[in-house]
Amino acid sequence: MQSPRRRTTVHQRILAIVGRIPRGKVCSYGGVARAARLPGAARQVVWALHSSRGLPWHRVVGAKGEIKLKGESGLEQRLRLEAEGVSFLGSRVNMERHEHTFGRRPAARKGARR
DNA sequence: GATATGACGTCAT
DNA sequence: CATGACGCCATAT
Repeated sequence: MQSPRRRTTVHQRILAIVGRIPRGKVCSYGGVARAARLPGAARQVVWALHSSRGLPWHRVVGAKGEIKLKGESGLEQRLRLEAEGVSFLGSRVNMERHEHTFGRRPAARKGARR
């Protein structure tokens, strides 16, 4: 290893984080990335999910609660979330209600009123 | 080391 | 609000 600092791969860290998303909650790719201490590395979350399994991958959505998967996979994700009690606003997850922030402050959104 | 890939994020128009 | 362009970062080849 050229960088002994990285005792664990980013994958493993991301996977561990995704695995901590509580049932009935969701998190954005960027949110997971931040929780993994890799701000801006939302794409690595995607990468990690690709090579992972057995994780609540369906709890990871776009920053606005939008399901980014296309085709039947996206449909399945939505069904799984609804089965967990996640509410939707149109075609998006109600982030105000279900976004998991890992203890961090959720991004203040306009219109966000308790 | 360079190039390609990936279920993104954010800003500008 | 929809679309396009660019940025972002780690992994695969």
